[in-house]
Amino acid sequence: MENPEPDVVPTRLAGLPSWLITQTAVRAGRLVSDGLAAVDARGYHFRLLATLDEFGPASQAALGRRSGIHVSDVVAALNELAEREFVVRAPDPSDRRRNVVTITAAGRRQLRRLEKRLAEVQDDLLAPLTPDERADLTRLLARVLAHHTRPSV
Amino acid sequence: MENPEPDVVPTRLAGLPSWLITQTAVRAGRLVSDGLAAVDARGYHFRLLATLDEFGPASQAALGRRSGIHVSDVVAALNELAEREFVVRAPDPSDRRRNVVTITAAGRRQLRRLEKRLAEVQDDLLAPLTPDERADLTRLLARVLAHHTRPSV
DNA sequence: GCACAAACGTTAGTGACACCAACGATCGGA
DNA sequence: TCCGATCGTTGGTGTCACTAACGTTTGTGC
Repeated sequence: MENPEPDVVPTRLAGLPSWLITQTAVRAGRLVSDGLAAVDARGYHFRLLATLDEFGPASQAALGRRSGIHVSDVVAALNELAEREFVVRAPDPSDRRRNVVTITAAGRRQLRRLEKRLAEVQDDLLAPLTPDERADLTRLLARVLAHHTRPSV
Repeated sequence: MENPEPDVVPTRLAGLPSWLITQTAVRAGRLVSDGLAAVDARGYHFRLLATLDEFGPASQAALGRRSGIHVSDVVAALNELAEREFVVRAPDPSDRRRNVVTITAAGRRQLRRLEKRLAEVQDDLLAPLTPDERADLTRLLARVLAHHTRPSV
């Protein structure tokens, strides 16, 4: 029941940068999802584990800000990670509103597994590009993204 | 309650092409959604109308293949478009399994409105890039997308 | 001619991601 | 001490993509 390959692509779509970006993102998302699903994980898990590993223990709110995940979604994702003991949630003694979330040793092992998968995915995704082109693409996307990350400020 | 601007971005994420693409797509998607919502439309509507305008009347299945929209989602989107009389659904006399979907004059007017909105969105989205850089980005994305569009075939 | 596989439209449901609204609890500054 | 802000949590929404199952119709092989 999967969506079949297109007969043809309307030029009205094929020329639109927004369409190219979102469609490429769909493909990238599929590769990432499949890669992570093999280890029973999803994007939010990697983003949270990587953020924890890089910045150390943090409150859920800080975690959300850093990983770009909405606070209410952080709750659900942390529940899933905590259940498998990849993170530990403990009340912050110095501020009883907060939970301090810490990555565990098992969490670090899982993170390494996820990173490995994702490295393969990058290679798959950018397969048709030369190293130089990959760098170009990365640079251009980073510029666009940066511009829309703090446009108002 | 919107997701606040990030404090910092984990380098583990910022360096991943798949992350750059999907995050940029999120921004692009927001711009597109907002632009189309102003005319009470969404992405699927534009894709269907553009496909109809470019290739002429077609069955729903063909429409789905060309626009890259899953057949079951075509049904719902066409319901919405038909309700506002942007398209007409008529049984195909030569094959009673099929519906022949045709864009109406009102549908073409709506399509022009959507195209106008989307043109503005492209400019917003790529604001930080020079015309040459925009072309580079478009070209690179098209290459990546093409590679993942028919990998099996 | 007839069985059977394939295509078509439709309904109903899933999953990932991003987002909103409201709540009780807690904190901190005026 | 009051009041606004922050924190975690719950329960919803929207978009896009996809799956499963169904009854109908078509065309092909036999």
